[in-house]
Amino acid sequence: MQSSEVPEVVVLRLPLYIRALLQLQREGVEVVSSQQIGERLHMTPAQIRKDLSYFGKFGKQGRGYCLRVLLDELRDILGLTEDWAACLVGVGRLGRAIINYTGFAPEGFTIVAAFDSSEDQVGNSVGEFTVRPMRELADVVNNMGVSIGIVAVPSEQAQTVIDQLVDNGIKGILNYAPIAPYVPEGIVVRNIDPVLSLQSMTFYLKDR
Amino acid sequence: MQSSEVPEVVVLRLPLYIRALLQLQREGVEVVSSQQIGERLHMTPAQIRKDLSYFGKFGKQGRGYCLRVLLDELRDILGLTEDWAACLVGVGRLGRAIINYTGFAPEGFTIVAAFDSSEDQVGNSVGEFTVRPMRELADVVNNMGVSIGIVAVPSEQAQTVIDQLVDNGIKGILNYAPIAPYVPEGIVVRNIDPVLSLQSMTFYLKDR
DNA sequence: CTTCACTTGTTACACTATTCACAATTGGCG
DNA sequence: CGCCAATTGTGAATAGTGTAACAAGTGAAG
Repeated sequence: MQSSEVPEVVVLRLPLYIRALLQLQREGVEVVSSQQIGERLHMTPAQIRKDLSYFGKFGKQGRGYCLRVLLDELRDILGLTEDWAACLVGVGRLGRAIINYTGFAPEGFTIVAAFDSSEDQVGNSVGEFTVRPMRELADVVNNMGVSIGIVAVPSEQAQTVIDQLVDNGIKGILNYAPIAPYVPEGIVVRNIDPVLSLQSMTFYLKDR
Repeated sequence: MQSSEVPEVVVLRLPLYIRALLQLQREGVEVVSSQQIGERLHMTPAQIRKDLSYFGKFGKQGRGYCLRVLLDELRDILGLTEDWAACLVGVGRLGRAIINYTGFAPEGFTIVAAFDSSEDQVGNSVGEFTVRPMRELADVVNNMGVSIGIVAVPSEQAQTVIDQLVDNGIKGILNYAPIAPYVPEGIVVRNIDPVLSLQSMTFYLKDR
C-alpha cells in the first residue's frame, strides 16, 4: 500500500468510486459489481477492478463487492475517515464564495481560518471568521492542525502566498489562482481553473 | 489540423502555453524558446515542442518562437479569436458566485442569460439578469448564439438539466455539480469539482 | 567567410495506462 | 449434489504519453 507505487491517475479516480457507491447505497443496493459502478461513471468494469487491485482484494467472484465494505475501504485508503482542517487565503469575491460554499463540510473538509495579505482586509468579518494577517499562519497551522491551504488571491500574489503556506507547514494546496504554481517535492497541489477548462473546450466547439 | 488526431491531453495543455506567453509578453519578451516556456510551467521543453508540432511549425531553429506569432496561432487553434456566449443554469449560491466572477469576460467568455428550473427563482433579478424558465432555453440558444452551458444546480437535477441543454443545441458544458454526467458523442464536458480534488489530495497527506 | 552556441522539429525509445481475456470461484437452482 | 450464469483478480496484449537525442538550420561575433 505504498503511495509511490500507486499511479496518481488511479488515486484521482477513487473519489469517483466513492461517489458512485454512495449513490447506489441511497438506492438501497448492498452488493455491487464493477459493471454497475462502471455504468454510473461511464467507465469500463476492467478499469475499476484494476484500480482496486492496487489496494487489495475487496470482492467475491461471481458476486461482486459488499457495498458497505468497499465504501469503508476506499474511505480508509484516501484518509477520509478523519476530518481535515483547511485555511483560506484571500477573502475577495472568490474567497467569500468559497467560505460560503456548503459542499466541503459534509465531506469532512472544514475551513477553520481566513487570511488575507492586504492589511485593509485584516480584522474584517467574513462569514463567521475574522480575517487574520499572514503572520498568524504559523500559529494557526500548529494550533489548529491545519494541513490544507486554499488559495483565492489574485494571480500576482498567488505564488508568494503558496510559498508562505508551504514554509509554514501546509502540505496540500487547493489553488484557485490562474497560475502554474511551484511547490517543493512532497507538497500536493490541485488547481481549480474554470477558464482553462473553457479554453480547451472551445477547440472542439469551433468550426461547425 | 484534424481534431481527432490531436490527443486531448495536448489540447488541455495549450491554454497553459497561452498563459505563459501572456506572462512573458507583459515582461517585454518578444522571442521565446520552449525552454523558457517550460520553466514557467514546470514542464520539459521537449513536451512543449512536441505538442506544438501537432499543429505546425511555428519556431525558428537557433532562435525560438516569435511570441506574438505563437500566441496568435495558439488562440486561433483553440478558437479564442471569437467571443463565446454561455448561459448559466442554477442561480443558487454557487450560480450567483459564477455570475459575479470576473475572470470569464476578459478571456472572451460571456454569460448572456441565467436560468433556473425552480419556478420560485424565475423572474428574480440576479446581477444584471432576470432569471428565466428552462422553457426559454431554445430561444436563447438560437437567438443569442449560445453554445456553452454552465451547470450550477444541485446534483439531483444536474443530469436532467444537462439533457435539456444538449437537447436544445448546447455543445459544451461546464459542470459544477458533483456528478459524472452522461452526454452524447460530440458534446464536450468539463467538470469543476473541488471536493474531488481534496478527496484525492488527502491520500498523499495522511500518515505523516 | 567561418565558427559557434543555440534551438527547433522529429524520430526512436521508454514508460504508463487501459483493455482484453481467462482461470478461479461463487452462490443459486433444480 | 452438480450445473450454470455471474463476477472477480490478474497477467498479457495493446494503446497512449512523455523523454531523449540529434540532424538541420540560424544568427551573431570575429
